[in-house]
Amino acid sequence: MIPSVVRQTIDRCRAAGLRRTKALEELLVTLHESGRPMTLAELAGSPRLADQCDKATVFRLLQRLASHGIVRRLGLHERAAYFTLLVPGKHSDYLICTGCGSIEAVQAPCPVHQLEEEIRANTGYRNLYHELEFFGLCPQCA
Amino acid sequence: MIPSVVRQTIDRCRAAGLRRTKALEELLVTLHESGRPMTLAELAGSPRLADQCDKATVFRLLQRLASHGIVRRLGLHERAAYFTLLVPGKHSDYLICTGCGSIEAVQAPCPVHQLEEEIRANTGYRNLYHELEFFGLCPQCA
DNA sequence: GTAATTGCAAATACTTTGCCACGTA
DNA sequence: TACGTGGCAAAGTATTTGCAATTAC
Repeated sequence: MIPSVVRQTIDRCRAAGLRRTKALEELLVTLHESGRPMTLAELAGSPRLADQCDKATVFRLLQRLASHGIVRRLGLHERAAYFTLLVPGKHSDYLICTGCGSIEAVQAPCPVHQLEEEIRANTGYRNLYHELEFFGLCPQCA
Repeated sequence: MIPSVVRQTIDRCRAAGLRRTKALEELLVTLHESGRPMTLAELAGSPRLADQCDKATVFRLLQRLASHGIVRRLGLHERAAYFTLLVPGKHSDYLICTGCGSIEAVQAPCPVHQLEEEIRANTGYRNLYHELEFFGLCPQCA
């Protein structure tokens, strides 16, 4: 049974001209289920995808999805890039432990939208979005 | 003539037990002069450092400086890591063009401190800091 | 049938380390 | 003198691409 968020995301993929492949479905379900940004290696190695397809396929899929605004590539701090599902109307900031590397979404509302509007108005940048991350040592690591 | 910010930074390095080498000075001056985050490759290839020392040296220097809180390693979005000078009492957010990759510091005051305090209080994370980046297509690229 | 997608393997890019020589304190 | 630093070269990790085979539409 495919969750409705994923079903809607698949619709967006189809609308963008992408083909509905098994790999696409499993990738979207995996990202959705994890609820947090994941690396290429994590995704390609996850149960749903490990036997399903090659890492290069996951890489190219992520690339395509990112170019259509369906996933977003995040910087974070590791050497590897992280990818997260973009759901219209939702935004997340992250709290990352500098010790163990754990990543969790910040629950509080994001305080940056006002400034983002100002930047949009003052600089003429288009397609503006932001990334906000908090780094620190979590209680377990401290 | 070494700028006073750099001189103070060198003092902090000495206090942290680092030796005052030519490479250290040139690295700090370069970072200070550029006024924006730079990659290892940019630093190692810059006029002040190119003939001065090996890329591995710059790498280890940055590593040491980061571990003492004198520079900070930033995620941003490129494959390469970026490094920026940390000056006590100063904080920068960045505006990055997704087309040409240009990076500039945002002038407006950072709207995140309040939320950072809440997170500090509510989660028990230690040594908290944040990174805020805006991404968009600059007027030239659009 | 046709163009998008995939697998496998090879090529890149950037980072990180080993080891011994060197320079600062 | 002693230990932090530096150079050079090699290894490591993550990403990216070429090309022929496959699959969705």
